[in-house]
Amino acid sequence: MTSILFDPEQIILDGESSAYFNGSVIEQFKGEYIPSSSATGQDLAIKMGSNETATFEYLWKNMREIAGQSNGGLLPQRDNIDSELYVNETESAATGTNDMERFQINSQDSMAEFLNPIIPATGQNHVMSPDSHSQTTDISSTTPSPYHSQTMSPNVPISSQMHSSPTVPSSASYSGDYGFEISFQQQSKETKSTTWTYSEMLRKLFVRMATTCPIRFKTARTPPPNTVIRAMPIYMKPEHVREVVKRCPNHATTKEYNENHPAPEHLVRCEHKLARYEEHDYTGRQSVVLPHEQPQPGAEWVTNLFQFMCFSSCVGGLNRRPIQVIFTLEDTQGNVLGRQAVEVRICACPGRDRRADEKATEPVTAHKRPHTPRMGMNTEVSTSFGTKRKRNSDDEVFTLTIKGRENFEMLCRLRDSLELSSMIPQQQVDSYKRQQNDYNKQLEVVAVEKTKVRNATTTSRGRTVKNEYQFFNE
Amino acid sequence: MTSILFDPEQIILDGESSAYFNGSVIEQFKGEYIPSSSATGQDLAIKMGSNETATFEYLWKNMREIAGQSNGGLLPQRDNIDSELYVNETESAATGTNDMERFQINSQDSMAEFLNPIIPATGQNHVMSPDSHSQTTDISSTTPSPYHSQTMSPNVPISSQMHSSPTVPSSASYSGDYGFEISFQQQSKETKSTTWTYSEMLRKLFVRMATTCPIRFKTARTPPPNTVIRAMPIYMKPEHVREVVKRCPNHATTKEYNENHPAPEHLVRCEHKLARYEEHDYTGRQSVVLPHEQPQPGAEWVTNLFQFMCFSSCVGGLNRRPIQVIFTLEDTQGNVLGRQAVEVRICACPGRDRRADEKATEPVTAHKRPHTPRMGMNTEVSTSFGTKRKRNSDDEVFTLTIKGRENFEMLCRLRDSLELSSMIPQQQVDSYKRQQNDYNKQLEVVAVEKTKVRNATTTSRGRTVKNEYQFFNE
DNA sequence: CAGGCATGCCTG
DNA sequence: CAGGCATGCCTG
Ligand SMILES: [Zn+2]
Ligand SMILES: [Zn+2]
Repeated sequence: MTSILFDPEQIILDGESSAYFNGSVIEQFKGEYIPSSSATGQDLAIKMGSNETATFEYLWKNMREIAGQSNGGLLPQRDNIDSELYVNETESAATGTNDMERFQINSQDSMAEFLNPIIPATGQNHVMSPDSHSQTTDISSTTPSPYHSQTMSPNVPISSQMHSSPTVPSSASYSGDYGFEISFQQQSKETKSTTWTYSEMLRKLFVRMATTCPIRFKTARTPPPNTVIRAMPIYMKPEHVREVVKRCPNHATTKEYNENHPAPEHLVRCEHKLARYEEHDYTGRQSVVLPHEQPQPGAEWVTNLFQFMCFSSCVGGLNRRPIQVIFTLEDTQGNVLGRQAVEVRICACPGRDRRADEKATEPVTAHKRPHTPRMGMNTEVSTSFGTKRKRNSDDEVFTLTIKGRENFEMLCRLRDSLELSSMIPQQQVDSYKRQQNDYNKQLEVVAVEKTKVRNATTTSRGRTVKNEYQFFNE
Repeated sequence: MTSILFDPEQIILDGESSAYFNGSVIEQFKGEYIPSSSATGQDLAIKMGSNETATFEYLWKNMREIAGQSNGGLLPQRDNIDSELYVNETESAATGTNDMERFQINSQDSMAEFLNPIIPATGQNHVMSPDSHSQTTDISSTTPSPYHSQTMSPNVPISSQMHSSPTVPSSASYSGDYGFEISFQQQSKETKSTTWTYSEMLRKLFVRMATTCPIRFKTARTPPPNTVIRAMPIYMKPEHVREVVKRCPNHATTKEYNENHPAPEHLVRCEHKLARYEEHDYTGRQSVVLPHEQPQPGAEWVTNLFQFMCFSSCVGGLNRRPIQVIFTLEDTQGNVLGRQAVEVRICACPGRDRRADEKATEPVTAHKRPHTPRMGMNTEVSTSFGTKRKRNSDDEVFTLTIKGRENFEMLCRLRDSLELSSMIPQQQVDSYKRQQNDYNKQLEVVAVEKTKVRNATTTSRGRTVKNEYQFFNE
């Protein structure tokens, strides 16, 4: 067993990372520093079994998560910065599926801790995985809870109230031992106001409020009996992610749709007859739990029907803040066996908004790109840019023209991870490289499953995009 | 005493009134007939003293009110019709000042009944003037009330529950014996988002939510001591007018503005220190009551400061339904001494919306006439789009913006190899894969690092990065 | 169902 | 503070 220790505050505040925030970029930041009471000075222990392997990118990715989500972090506030951060996260989460298969993760608990550094492993409630949920089933649905309410749940014991400000569940894609995956069926036709549509390109579900949206689940291997699937919404952006996602008072209070529903405050509903609505004792996070079932004979996927009960734009609720829904495969103890997440936008016109969103993503197209720089207005423009050009070369912005959407999407992801990786302090990088070395040494001796290693190698070099899309495309 | 008996259902369905709905207007009607349980078969008894006079128009107007508002009525659904109805009402209300003075109204009670025929004068609670308010001061502000809720107030006795669906207060302008008037001071300047602006033309106040709006009051003659002014909002349109105007659950529930306000559910607030918030026992109507005061020496008007606590557009609240605020001058018994009403639109940009509203009121001008659609460039554009659309998606061109030269160069290489690889015949790909396999086997024994280097080198063959440099300046 | 408006809110 | 976008919803 190897053990990695690191302090989450370090990640953000020391050396390289602060350097990253310096220079011309820093002004955009206006970062708010939230002193983390719970995380301060507490090291997080990540234990990795000998057969728990991790490539550099993987660790990397999770360090990013820590850096972005920890209470002790400098949370960026400006949108442009944010989106860099969170868009990235989604994408890596989504593409992680195949990557994940390279890893043998045995210890659920330590993994969970790793992915959720906000809850420190104190003596008392040390293994407080955000994924292990209380048995709560009774939701006090009638009590209206003001949004932005920071009040603690009254029945939470003092000791745990220290951590009762909502924690941040991991959204990392993790197929796990049972190969847990989700997907969306091919769309028949997509109109402006289709009830739902999934964008591969954005890895984002656009869905109309309070309509039924089918989501498909599968496991490569059959998990233990009574395994469940949990669906939990969280905010995408670091500034919001700690806030529990709930319906707005309006929708939670109306009769409409709530007539005799057990959980009017829950954003995510599942139409499964056995769906159970839970609210976590400590975090207050709301989720719906449904049984994991085996597909019909001959079928690959099991489809479950979900409903999203507020608009992403709902005032006093999501309030235009993007969310994702995290699906976790859990055993009877609430241990996480697998995890997949999707960004979800709940809106009135999924078709329209998807198109707009996709268009906005492929930024300036060939039209905009001036071959011969035209004079007149453009000259002025470039002059004014000239000032900005003084930035050091790392802040220069370039444009790359790419033919074909597949390549474009792949390069988007690569671009994102490259840019993001520059945020990690050198220290950490070094320490992980060391880890990586150790790991490689093990590999040489143990010679673990050759196929996988080979696969990993190939992958890290630039695998065909097809592979990545595989599970989404059937 | 004369006594007029009539059945509210009759009013709609028989003789003259149905004639009113006939002719070319009728087709637009698509009226929905709501069978009225409470009103059916119950005759309304209006007793008029010998000195209580009424002209035909006056009765007519009130019959229309009954027709439009009673449960037993044909409720018009189309907007144009609606507006005919209610605009009309407003106008008569506004111009009514003089008309009203033609009547000698002695008995407040019977008058009130007349104006509010929805509450029949049963034995039990016969004198239920909508204007005479209960002494209620304690507002159960914490209980959220779902909008469209039809549930009865639990403490209302059964007998009166029959009529507990909110009644319709009169909004007729009535200066009364004391010459009660309201006005708005001249606007200094009017910007798009000025806090408030009053349109004489529309007789409509445009005001920003939760800001202070000064409204001026006067009486021509001094009313008795302890006379008060009541401000009560009601919906303008007949379809909504019976519903009590309240804040939306969102705003009523948030901490914002409600911190220690006695009546978070009330839409209309008054900044007067002695302002009292009331909720009528039977109707559930909410209002704020303030002392009527004499103007400062030499001044004509007394200014009181009001706030409107929801947007007219608030979902789950006003929900884009126009309202008006009725100001009544009342004696200590709650008898109405005078009445004035204003339409109020609570919005984010009073200036903009006023302008738009006034413009919309003007008849259609020549602007609308359609020019011949221009040809030329426009045509070409659409043509050229047509062409591009035919491309298969792999030929689409995208642009990627990248920060930092290193990343840019790296991605250039990746882009190139991706594009290149798609040009290589399958044969060759296969043969290459075979080589790659062999190579990987070797690697398993050696260090992993080397692969990366090698591979990178291979991939980046033959490329001109220079070409690709697009200096894209943010 | 698409076009387009209404309207809060964000941005410069 | 004005211009203009985002986004629910209305209308044909
Ligand atoms: Zn909502
Ligand atoms: Zn409101």
